[in-house]
Amino acid sequence: MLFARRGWRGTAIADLAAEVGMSEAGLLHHFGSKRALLLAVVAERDVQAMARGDSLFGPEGQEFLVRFAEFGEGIVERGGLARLFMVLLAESLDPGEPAHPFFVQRFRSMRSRVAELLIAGQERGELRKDFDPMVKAAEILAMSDGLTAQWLLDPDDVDLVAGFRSYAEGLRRDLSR
Amino acid sequence: MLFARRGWRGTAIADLAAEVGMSEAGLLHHFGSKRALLLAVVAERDVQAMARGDSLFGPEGQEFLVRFAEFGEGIVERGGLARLFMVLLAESLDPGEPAHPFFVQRFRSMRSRVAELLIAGQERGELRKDFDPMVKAAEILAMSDGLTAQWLLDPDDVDLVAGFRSYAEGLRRDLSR
DNA sequence: GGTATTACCGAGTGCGTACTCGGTCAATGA
DNA sequence: TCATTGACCGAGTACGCACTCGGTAATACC
Repeated sequence: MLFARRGWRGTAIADLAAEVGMSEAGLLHHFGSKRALLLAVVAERDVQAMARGDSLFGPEGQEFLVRFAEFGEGIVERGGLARLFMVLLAESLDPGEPAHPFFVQRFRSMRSRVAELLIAGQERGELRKDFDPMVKAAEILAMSDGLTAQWLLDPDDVDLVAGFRSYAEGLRRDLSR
Repeated sequence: MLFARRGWRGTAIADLAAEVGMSEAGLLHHFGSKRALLLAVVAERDVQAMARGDSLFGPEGQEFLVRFAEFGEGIVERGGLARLFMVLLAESLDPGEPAHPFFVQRFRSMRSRVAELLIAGQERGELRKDFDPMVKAAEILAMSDGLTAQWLLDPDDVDLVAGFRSYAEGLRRDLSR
């Protein structure tokens, strides 16, 4: 997908049309505008990403952190998806950008989901109780996205898999009991 | 700076010219091309950012982690700079983009600098020795950038300062001794 | 004081791009 | 079998954009 490489602004409808073997007018017939096309793409890819994420969001507490250590491998396998979201996120930081509300919503819901898993771990007594789950959830997602960004930029010099493992181990040591 | 809001691709030379009170042709007279203008801006802002970073990169080992806990406040104060780098980084992920080499270099050097501080801490016996300083350095920068991204997107729902503090404390607990 | 250099501008120029419009052709349904 | 609908296209159109060109006025240099 060209959006992942050139971003939304950097990609012409004609290029996308060529990629899917259709005319420019044909694409616009279906989506109405370039803006609507962006939102459709983002929504559809989000479904895919969520489906992948569900395997991670199943287990709670300690078990979640164990699974999380292996999450880097999934990103390496499907780097294109991570890149798409990263590029589009940066283009959407400004309120008023078409996809801004989508990304705000997406991060809020992901923070909540991760926080719930941590809370469950706290209630089961697997995790310490003297940390704020929402703050920790933001931290976990931040580390995940930030490391992915470094890896996308410079895959030869960044070991994404090792980074995830190392961070997850540190978290487990720090949050246990 | 408009680059921080609209990105490089999204900003017309005419807009920049208006912002600094000059004509379009006048700007091009000085920089030659839009591409060169981008690189000049990035290089100049990098100097500012490095100057700020030096206060952080002074102390080593444990002391570094203490200072790092307060780094979030600096980002909040100068959010525009963080945003500029984030937007331009995402536009530069692709090799072949004008600023790609700059960002590759920048991250490599920052990882090295942070890693050195950790190594110094290890040698002084303040920090554990059974972790890879480069991997940990990447993690620290990742968390910093990732959390900044979440905060830029949704400042009302993300507490950047608390996030930095919480993460730095966790690191200190985990890496000590 | 004359000449060269420099900072800057107004007015192009040509290209890329989002979107429109009028149309063809095939499938669908009565 | 005929009307309708919808997928799709070719050819525009209007505009935004990076960059050029020829010029002016101030400054620097000798």
